[in-house]
Amino acid sequence: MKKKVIVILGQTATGKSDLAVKLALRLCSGQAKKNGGEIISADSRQVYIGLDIGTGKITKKEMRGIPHHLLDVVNPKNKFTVTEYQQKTIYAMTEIFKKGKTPIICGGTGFYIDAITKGTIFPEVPPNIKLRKLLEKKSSAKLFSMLLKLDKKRANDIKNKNEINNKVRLIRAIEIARALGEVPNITEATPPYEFIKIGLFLPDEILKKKVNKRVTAMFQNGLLKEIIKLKKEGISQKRLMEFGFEYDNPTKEKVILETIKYAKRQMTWFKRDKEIIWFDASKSDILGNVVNLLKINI
RNA sequence: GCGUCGGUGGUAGAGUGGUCAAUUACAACAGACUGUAAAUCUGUCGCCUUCGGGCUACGUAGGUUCAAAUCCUACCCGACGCA
Repeated sequence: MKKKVIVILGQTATGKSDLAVKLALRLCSGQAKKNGGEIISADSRQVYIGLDIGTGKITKKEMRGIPHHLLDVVNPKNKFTVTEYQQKTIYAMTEIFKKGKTPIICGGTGFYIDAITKGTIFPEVPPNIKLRKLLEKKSSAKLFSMLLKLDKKRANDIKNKNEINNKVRLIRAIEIARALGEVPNITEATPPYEFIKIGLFLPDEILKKKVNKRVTAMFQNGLLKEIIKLKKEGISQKRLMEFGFEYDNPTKEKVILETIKYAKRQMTWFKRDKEIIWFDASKSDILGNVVNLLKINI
């Protein structure tokens, strides 16, 4: 029997973090016969130290004593990658199980979640900053023909997915092909755990209201100050842009709009995963329903 | 009141007699996703369609023309200037 890991995922502003904490606390209570839970964040930006308000990072107080992993693990000057996320998360899960606790993965970055739950094996080619800089200057057509020479299969694969203009992908493919001779086929290694995926979503209108509220609070809590602070610490404008729209000369209107768009993109990703059990976060007693579900499964 | 400029699709904004259902951008909708993923990229985007085409559209109403978003007239609305 595989050990179980709870995954809480879904759209932004649906209350994932809150649910995760409550679940972790519930797992502490005797009836569950567990020693409690610990939370592993699955958010590509909350890993950075100092990106707090803009990323909607949970506060110490909100954690209510539940240990959180994969938050604040890297300096924002350095780039973090899925592979690092994978390694650190696998390690965290093992450690949590050693304590006899249940890991709760919680976040909205689908790519990161899949890397864990599907056991995606990425090619062992670290980012080559120099090469990337060089390639970024080239046109996508040029990059495509370069890749075509290096790895025809991958080049056409990218083309067939209508991504001829996707420089990011072309560059990464060239990077891998140059290091390994070709881009290996994607493979997955069945993880040693069983993942119970709980998805939270909100009906459009309610989502809009929540996002509005959340963004308003963000600005009140000092988003702009946070950006100034990051700049003082030596984060460039270019780097800030990479952290997303909240950090790129944000205005309230812009952030609200972009957040809603982002939430939709998140759903596009998650929709494909048929293992997710969905809950409407606007309904009452989500926790109760989730606990009931887990009673059967855990 | 007179004069000038302007009124274009959900929005901004091109077009200024035929190749215009109308460049483009944004929004909207759908999708992709091999170490940046809140990133990056793709498709659709007036209505109907048996996918050949058909219909209705560029402030309103007329007119000129084989043909008008584009020219003319009147009217309505807006901005600015002069009174």
